[in-house]
Amino acid sequence: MAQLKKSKGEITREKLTFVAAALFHEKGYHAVGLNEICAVGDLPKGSLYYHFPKGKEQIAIAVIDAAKHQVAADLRAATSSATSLEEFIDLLLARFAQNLEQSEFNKGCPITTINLEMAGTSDAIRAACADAFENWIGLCTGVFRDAGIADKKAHELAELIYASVEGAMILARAQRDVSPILRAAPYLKTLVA
Amino acid sequence: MAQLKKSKGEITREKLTFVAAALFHEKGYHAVGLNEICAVGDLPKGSLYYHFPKGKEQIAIAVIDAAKHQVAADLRAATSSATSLEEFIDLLLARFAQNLEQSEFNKGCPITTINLEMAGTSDAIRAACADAFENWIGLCTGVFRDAGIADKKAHELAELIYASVEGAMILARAQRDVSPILRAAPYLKTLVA
Amino acid sequence: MAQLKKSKGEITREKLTFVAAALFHEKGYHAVGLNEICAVGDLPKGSLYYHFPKGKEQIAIAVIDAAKHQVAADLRAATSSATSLEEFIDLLLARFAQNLEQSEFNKGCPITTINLEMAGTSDAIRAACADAFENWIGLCTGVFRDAGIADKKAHELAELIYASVEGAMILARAQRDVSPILRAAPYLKTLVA
Amino acid sequence: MAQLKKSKGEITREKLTFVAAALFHEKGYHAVGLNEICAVGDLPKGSLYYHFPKGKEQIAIAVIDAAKHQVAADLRAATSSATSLEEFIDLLLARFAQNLEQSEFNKGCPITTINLEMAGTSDAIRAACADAFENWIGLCTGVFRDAGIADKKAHELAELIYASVEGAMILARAQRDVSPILRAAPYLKTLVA
DNA sequence: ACATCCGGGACAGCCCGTTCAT
DNA sequence: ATGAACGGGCTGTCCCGGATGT
Repeated sequence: MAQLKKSKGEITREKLTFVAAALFHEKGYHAVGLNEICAVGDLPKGSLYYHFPKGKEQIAIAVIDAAKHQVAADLRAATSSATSLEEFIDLLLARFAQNLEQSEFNKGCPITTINLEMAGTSDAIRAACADAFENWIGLCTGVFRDAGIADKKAHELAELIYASVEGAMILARAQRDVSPILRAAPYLKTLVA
Repeated sequence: MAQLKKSKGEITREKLTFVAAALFHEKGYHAVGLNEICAVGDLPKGSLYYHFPKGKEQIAIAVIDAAKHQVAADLRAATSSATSLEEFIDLLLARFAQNLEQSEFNKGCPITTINLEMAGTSDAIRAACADAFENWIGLCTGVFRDAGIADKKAHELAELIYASVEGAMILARAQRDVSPILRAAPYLKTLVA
Repeated sequence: MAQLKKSKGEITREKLTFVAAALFHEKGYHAVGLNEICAVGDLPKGSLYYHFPKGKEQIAIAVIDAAKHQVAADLRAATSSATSLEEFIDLLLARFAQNLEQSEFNKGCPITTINLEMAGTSDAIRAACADAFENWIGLCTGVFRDAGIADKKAHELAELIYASVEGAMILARAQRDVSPILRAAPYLKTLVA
Repeated sequence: MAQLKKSKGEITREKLTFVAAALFHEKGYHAVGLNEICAVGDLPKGSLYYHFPKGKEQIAIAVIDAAKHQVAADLRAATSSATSLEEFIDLLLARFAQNLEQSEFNKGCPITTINLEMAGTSDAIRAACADAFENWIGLCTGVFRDAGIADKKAHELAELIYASVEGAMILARAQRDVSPILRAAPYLKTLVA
C-alpha cells in the first residue's frame, strides 16, 4: 500500500525536482542556476545540497528520470484512448504540438536540450537520457507490435517516428510554428499502414 | 576577379568564427566562454570585442550563418555526386553519421544545440537558426522537385526527412551509436520512391 | 540590553561596509571595484554577493547610511561640547578641515562624490544622499533653533552653512589647502550672530 | 585678425572636447568611456588618440580648460549686465539653478565631479580644476573690488559665495530641487552689503 | 534527520584605456 | 588620421561546501 504521508524532506525534494524540471525544460541545463531553482522554489541553497549532495548533475538526472515517467504516462494514456495506429500517431503529434504552443514555443522535449548540452560532458546524464529515450521508444514499439507489426520493424518504426517528432519540434521552435509537426503526420501514417 | 588577399582583420574575424563554431558545435552555447574562444584561437579578448561588439550573441549568429553556408555546400556536393534520390538520402545520412562518429558523438547538427538553448531567449539567434533550417530544407526541396516531385510534396518530404535526421542524431548522441540514423534510411527512401 | 555578540555574518557585513566606505570616500564610486573592496577586506567575492545581492549600488547605499549616522554622531558631539553657536561653527569647520588634511586631501565629505557621480544614474543612491544631507542639516537646524533662531531662518542658515562647507571642501581639495574652509568661518559666524 | 577657417584637425579636436565636456559634465569622469565619446561624436577611436595622445586624462584637462573659459565668459556677461552686487549674485545663482533644472538636475558645476573623482589620483587634473576655480573666484573678486570692497575681503567673499553655490548645487542635485540655491541668495547678499 | 547560514573562489560576459601598423 | 589588436579589469553570479543550529 502506498505511503499516505510524505515526510517534509520528501516534499522539499520533490519540489526541487519539479521546479528544476520546469526550468531545465524551458531554458536548458547551463542557463539555469541553482540560485534560480532555489529562488523559484522559495528554498534556501543549503537544502538543495542536502538533498542532492552531488549537485547540479544529480538534480538533472532526477529531472530526467521524472520526465521519463511523465512522458511514459502520457504515452500510455494515448495508447489506451487511441483506436488505431493512425489515431495514436495523431495524438502523439498533437500532444507535443500543443505543449509547444501553450508554452509559447519554449517547451519542446523535456530532455533533449539537456541531452545535447551535456552528452559530451556528463556520461551519467547522457545515460539517463538514453534510458528515457529507450523507454519511450520501447513503449511505442509495444504499441506497434500489438497492432501486428513484426518486432524488428516495430522498433525501427517507433524509433523513426520518435526521431521525426523530435526533429520536427526543433524546427517548430525555430520557426515558432507547429506546422512542421503536423505536416509530418500523413507521411508517418503511411509508414505504419 | 575575387579578392586575392584578406585583410588582417578579416582573418582574425574568420578565425574567431571558426573557433567559436567548433566549440559551440561540441558544447553548445552556454558551456562555451568567450575566454575559452580566445584561448583556443590564441587571440586577446579585445579583438573579439572589436569584431563582435555586441558580444556572444553576435558571435553565435555569425557561427550559425557560417554553418548555414557550410552545410549548404555539403548538400550541394551530395546533390551533384548522387545519381538518384535514394543515393542522395544515403549520402546525407552517411555524412551526419560519419561526423558524429568521427567526433566521438560530440558533433551532431552544428546549430541545434544553440537553437534549443537560445530559441526562447534570443529572437535573433532563433531567427538565424530558422533561416539556416529553411535554407537546408529548401535545398533538399529543390533536389526532390528536380526529381519530378510536386512542389508541395517536395517541401513536405524535405522537411520530414530533415527532421528525422535531426531527431535520429539526438538519439544517436544519447546512445553513442549511429544506428538510429542508419536504420531510418530504408523508410525514408520508401517515402520518396 | 544590547546584544553582546555579533554573529559571524554581521561582522562580515560590517567589515564590508566599513572597507567600502573608506574606499568610496577616497576615490568615489566608479573608481572602486568590488574586487578591490574584497581584497582590502580580505574577503571572497561570494561573501560580498551574499550580503549585498543587489551589488555595488546596494553597498553604496549601506555606506551612505553608515556615513549618515557617523556624521550625525559627530555633529551631536560638536553640539554638546560647544558653548556657543560660534564655537559650534568653528568645531564643524575644524573637523572637516582636519579630516581633509589628515587624509592628505583625499577625504572630504564622505558622500558628495558618490552623490555627484550617481545622482543622475541611480535614484536610490540619490535619495539616500538626500536623506543624509537632510539629516545633517536637520541636526544643525536644531542647534540653531535651540539657540533661539526662528524655525525657518534656522533651517535656511543650516542649509547655507552646510553648503558653504561642502563647497569650501571642494575648493580645498583642488588647492590642497584648507584655507578656503577656515576663511569662511568669520563670515558664517556673522550670519548666525 | 582671427583665423577665419579652421583646419579639419581643429574641428575634430573641438568636437571631441565638446562631446567629452557634455558627457563628463553629466556623468563624471569614470562613468564616461572613450568608446562612448567616440560613438556620440561619431569619430573613430584612432582619432581620439591622435589628438590626445596622453589619453583620457588629457581630454579631461582640455575639457576643464574649456569649461574655465566658458564659465568665465558667463561671469563677465553677468558682470556687465548687472547694475549692483545684489543683482550680480542673483544672476549668478539663477544661472546655475537654471542649468540644473534644464538638464533635469544632471548638470551642476562642469568640473566639480571630475575634481572630486580625480583630485587624489591625477595631480594634473587637480591642478587644472584649481586653476579654473581660481580663475572664477578671481573674476568675482574683481567684481567686488570694483564695487569698493577691499582686496582681501573681496577675495574672501568671492570664495565663500562661490563655495556656497557649489555646495547648494550639490544639495539641489540630491534633492532634485533648486531651492537650496535660491534660499541662499538673501544671506549672501547681506554679506556683500 | 533536516534545514539554513555564510562563506569561498573561480569565471562569466562585457568593456575599458591604450598602442601599433598602416 | 585610422582600423585593428591588446590585455586586463569591471560587475555579476556561478556551483559548491563547511559550520551551525534545531
